[in-house]
Amino acid sequence: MADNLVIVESPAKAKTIEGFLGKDFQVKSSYGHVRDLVKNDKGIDIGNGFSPLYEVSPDKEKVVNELKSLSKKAKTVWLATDEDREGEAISWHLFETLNLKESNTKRIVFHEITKKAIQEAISKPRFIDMHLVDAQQARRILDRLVGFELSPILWKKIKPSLSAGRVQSVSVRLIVERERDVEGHKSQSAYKLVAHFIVKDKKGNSTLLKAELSQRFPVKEDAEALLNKLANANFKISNLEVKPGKKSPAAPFTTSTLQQEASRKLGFSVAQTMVVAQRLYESGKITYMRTDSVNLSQLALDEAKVAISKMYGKEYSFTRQFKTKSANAQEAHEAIRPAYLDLSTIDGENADRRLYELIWKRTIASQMADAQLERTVVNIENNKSKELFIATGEVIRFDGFLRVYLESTDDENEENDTEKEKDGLLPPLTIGQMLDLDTITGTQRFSSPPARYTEASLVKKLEELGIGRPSTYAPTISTVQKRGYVIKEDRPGKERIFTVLTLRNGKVSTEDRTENYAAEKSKMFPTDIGTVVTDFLVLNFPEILDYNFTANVEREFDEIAQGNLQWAKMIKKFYGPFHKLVEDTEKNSERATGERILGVHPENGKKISARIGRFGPLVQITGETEDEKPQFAKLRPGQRLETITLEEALDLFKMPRNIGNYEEEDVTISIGRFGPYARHNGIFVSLAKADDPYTIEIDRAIELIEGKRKTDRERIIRIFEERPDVKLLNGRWGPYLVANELNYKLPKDKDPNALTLQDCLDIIIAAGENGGKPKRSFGRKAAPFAAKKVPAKKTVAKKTPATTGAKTSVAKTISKVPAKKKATKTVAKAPVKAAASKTATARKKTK
DNA sequence: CAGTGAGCGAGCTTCCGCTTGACTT
Repeated sequence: MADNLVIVESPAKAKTIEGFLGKDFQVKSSYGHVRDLVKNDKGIDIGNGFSPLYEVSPDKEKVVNELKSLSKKAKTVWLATDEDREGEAISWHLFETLNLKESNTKRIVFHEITKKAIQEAISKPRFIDMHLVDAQQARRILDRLVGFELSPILWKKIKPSLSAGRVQSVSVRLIVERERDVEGHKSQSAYKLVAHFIVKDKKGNSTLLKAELSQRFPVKEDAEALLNKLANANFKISNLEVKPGKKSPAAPFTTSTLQQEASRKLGFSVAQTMVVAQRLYESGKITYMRTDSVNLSQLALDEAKVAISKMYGKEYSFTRQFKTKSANAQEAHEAIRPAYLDLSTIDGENADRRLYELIWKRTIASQMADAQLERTVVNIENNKSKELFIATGEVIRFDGFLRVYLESTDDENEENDTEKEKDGLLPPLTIGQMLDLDTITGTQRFSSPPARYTEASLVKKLEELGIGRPSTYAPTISTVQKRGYVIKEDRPGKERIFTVLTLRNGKVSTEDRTENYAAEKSKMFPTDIGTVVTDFLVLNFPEILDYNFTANVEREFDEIAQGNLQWAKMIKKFYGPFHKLVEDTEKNSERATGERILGVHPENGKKISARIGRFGPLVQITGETEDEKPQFAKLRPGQRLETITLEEALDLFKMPRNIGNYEEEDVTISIGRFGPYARHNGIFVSLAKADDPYTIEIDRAIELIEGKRKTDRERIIRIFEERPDVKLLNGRWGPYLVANELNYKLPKDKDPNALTLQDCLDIIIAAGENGGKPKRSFGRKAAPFAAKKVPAKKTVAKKTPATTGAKTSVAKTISKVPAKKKATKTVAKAPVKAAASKTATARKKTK
């Protein structure tokens, strides 16, 4: 039994550290926090100095019990949780929960996992810093008070089960306000002039030189006038400057920058990045992935130097230490870096390899020399106007870190970015040189609205505002989506026409072109409920929704940590006015439905409005008398309460349209989840893309109904009398086989009309474990779940005679069992296959 | 898949930050 028990937060860390310390040390993990405020209640005795009521989290009881018994036996207990506010609190909660004694408990800290750092920490123990713990308690209590007092107000005033909190509510606000900025943006256009010159060298080879006018022309005629003026102009290089420049590498990864780069370069979601990083961490390939520090250990710096010198040469190595930019960084860990810097790639899954390589490149690049550049600026004057065309070029003299890695940027201005071409090499030029003009183009360019947030750019913004922590960025993003406040999606672009003026051979021509713009991919959009909740909170609780609220309370937490402020005092000062506001709002504020009066019905003058209903956003026609029932219609996808117009609302009421009679039954047109459809006698027929649901007439609808009848008739190739559950059908992709609600492919070389029942059964058996595809993807749990529920014995008992009759009876008793299961068991070869499939599923689970 | 929709109302929902699991016969 070891004399010393060391407790850290993460099991992977425990394993590493145990290797550094001798046999006298046993290292265990607390798996994060072990206690929290009680659930289902505020867990705070507000009348009694806000005294918190803690309980061991249910999933931590096992850990706590183990640590309790180990700590009793140990001579010394070393609390080695992270060196930040939360870490200090974890140590204190451990001290309390495990009933530790001051006499043999020591608190140690280190922020890099190296042998030296840990031995140093052991030699300099201290005790728990209660001021820091109090700062954490204040943080925890404040968050609980805010969350558990605001949320119930939303249940009463908007909708049950909603939530609000210091972090999530501000995150949603950012997205709501950005959306309004985008919608309020008035796009303006201006003409951008670019001249193309032909430069010939001594050998007669010609190159194209592109030069741009810095001035833009909002008015087309002005641009045209200038082009006409320049039609017969001479062009001369009036000035040429060459300036050295340099680029420096970005700092090593923190959680937030890793999430951003993985999103931009690899297309990972924030959550996906963290899952992969966790795997890399647990397998010892990278350092800890939840960090706000850009710091690298001395060991890492040394290793980087060696690795870079070896791979690229000494001149590429340049050791540097970065400083954090975020104000409230706690820097309990190192930056995210490879565990071994000489390892540029790893084995493993694709995602793991790509993320690892990204981390490796970023870390290595951060320790490499600046890139040395040469920038050239060429001024080109003409004899017809004062306007200067400017050409720029950039040459890399020494690539330095660029050899490995270049940080990418968010597309803040997509329109402009597509225009921006990389400055490259310029042909040899001299001052005074005359240039031959090829063309000048004047292209109409539009200003773009601010960019909508991606998951990653939202994380970046939150970090800038000091809101949230590395461990919460990913969960926050998933929370706001889970609550239905925000939706991540793609939006198709729109087309617009732009004009290009071209001056060529002394003549100006005009041409209209079309371009796609405003297409969005994986962007964060606010939902109607998110918008209504945000407006409600901003109106009633402006302080909490203020972007500086967290920064303000953080300052006070710092004061508490310094010992200059008592935590209960701080909480009391906050809670008094806050709670009063909560009570006032509960009493006085109206239900928030986001209602907008859109206008009156043009025919009957009834009020038309849009609001949030029990099942989401709707438009409503309110009757003039109390008795008259209002009419409702759901908003269609893409429509928003905030932007829907009276015309659009009226259109929604046009559905369902009764367009006439066919075979003595009504034909109605409506729009469902999968688009417009016609309904006749209980049968649904989708409209074709070209059909407009608002204008389609009865003749066309009958055509569609008859068309569907025909394909339905032709759908059935054959049903076997002895096995009505086995059918040959015609589908969208040709003939296929259905058995027991599962679909099977048919062999291409056979005529489906000639297949016998036995042929079909053989196909099912041959398809084996992965052959049958369920008819509908949303019936997902039916097949595998039911299969497991079936007692194996039952199937075995019934299988004996391999006759079709027996099979049918089995099918009846356990109708949901995939046919393949039965099949594999009835055939002689079955056991092999069944065994193989079992191990396959087993393997999946251990993963 | 293809509608519903305030009204009387039980009992439920909810926060942020620290860390990984995962028991089917």
